[in-house]
Amino acid sequence: MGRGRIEIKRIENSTNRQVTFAKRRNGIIKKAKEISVLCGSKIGIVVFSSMGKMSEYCSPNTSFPSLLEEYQQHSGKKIWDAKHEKLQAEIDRIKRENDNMQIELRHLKGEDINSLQPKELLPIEAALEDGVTSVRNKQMEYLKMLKLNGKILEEENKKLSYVLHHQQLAMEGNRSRYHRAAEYAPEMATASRVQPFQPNLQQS
Amino acid sequence: MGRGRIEIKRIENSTNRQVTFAKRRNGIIKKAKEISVLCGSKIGIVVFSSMGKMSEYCSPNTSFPSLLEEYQQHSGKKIWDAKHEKLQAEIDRIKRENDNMQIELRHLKGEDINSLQPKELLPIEAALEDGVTSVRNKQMEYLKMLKLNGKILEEENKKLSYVLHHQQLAMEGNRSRYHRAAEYAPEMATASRVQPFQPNLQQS
DNA sequence: ATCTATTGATAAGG
DNA sequence: TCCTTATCAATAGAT
Repeated sequence: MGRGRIEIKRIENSTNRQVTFAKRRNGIIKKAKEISVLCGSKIGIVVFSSMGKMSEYCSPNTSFPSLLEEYQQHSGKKIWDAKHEKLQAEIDRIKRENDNMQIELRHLKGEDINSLQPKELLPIEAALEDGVTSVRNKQMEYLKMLKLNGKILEEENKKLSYVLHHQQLAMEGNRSRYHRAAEYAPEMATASRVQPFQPNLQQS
Repeated sequence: MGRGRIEIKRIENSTNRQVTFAKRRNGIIKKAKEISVLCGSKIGIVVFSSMGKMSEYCSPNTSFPSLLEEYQQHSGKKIWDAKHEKLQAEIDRIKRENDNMQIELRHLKGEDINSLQPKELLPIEAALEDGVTSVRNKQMEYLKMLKLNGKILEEENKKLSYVLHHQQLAMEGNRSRYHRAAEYAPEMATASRVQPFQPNLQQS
């Protein structure tokens, strides 16, 4: 159909090929529309030109996903199973990992240890002892920090009391000898700058 | 094209519809073959007749799955999302669970506890202590069993030695008084039936 | 893109 | 379901 018949073989002229592709692609999609209307059939088409341009058609009253769902059911072929199985495999792998951790956790918590051999109890005991040691060390660290902090605060307190005391003495004598009070002021400012040690409980 | 033009609307006569479907489906697939050869294009078609019969075509040098893979890449639409997202969601859920367990495990092993508040250390310490207690209890159980087993074996030993001794005495006297030996045999058989206690290390 | 001569597809009938 | 064939539709090549 055209000004002459053509052989059905690859069109080597690139321009011709692209033109023919566009014409025939339109033709096919028109036919697809017609068959879906005339015969009430569902049809889906995907085409890629040799240049990589994609065209698609899907009859109304359906969608590509549902069409492919039906395709799988009818053909028994698996379209997306490659990905599907990959994901399933990952799920299985992670689940196994999960189970192992769960068992380890339970053992560390002293659960389900009846099924263990005496030899298997040893590493668990060791791990627990390590854990207890670490946790207690950490707690001791905090304790030390708190004590240190307390000491610093105590000393700070003493200094403040001392300054306060002198200031009070100064204030009392102030009514007659006004100038002496000012000499104590810088001293107190210095004392105020002494910050109590604050352990960084978030980080260290 | 035909003995008369037809309107593009649903063919109500069922027989006619089926015939037309078959003809046009063949036509479309023929066109698909032609375009794939002429233009080196990849094309995939799925059709369902109104009766539910499926037909498909996929150009050579490709396959439905890879075609759909390309389709997804080009269209950005995701065909397999229903199933895929479900699986992905499960993976995410399990991974999260996994991470939490991993953290818990590491904490119990005394790792990464620097990031914890003193208050958070307490339950960990308690869990560890419980674990140590359980494991030690279990070990004590085994120890008791082993001791008990040792005692039973010891007593068994004594009995056997006793029997053996008497038997030897009997054997020695046997050369002259042959019948006496048989009288000791049942006694030994009884002793052999005493089984040493075997703790079931697998279960209890 | 548009045109049109020509081939191809197919509706109706057997 | 398959063949036939008159008729219309698709399209190759030119513009």
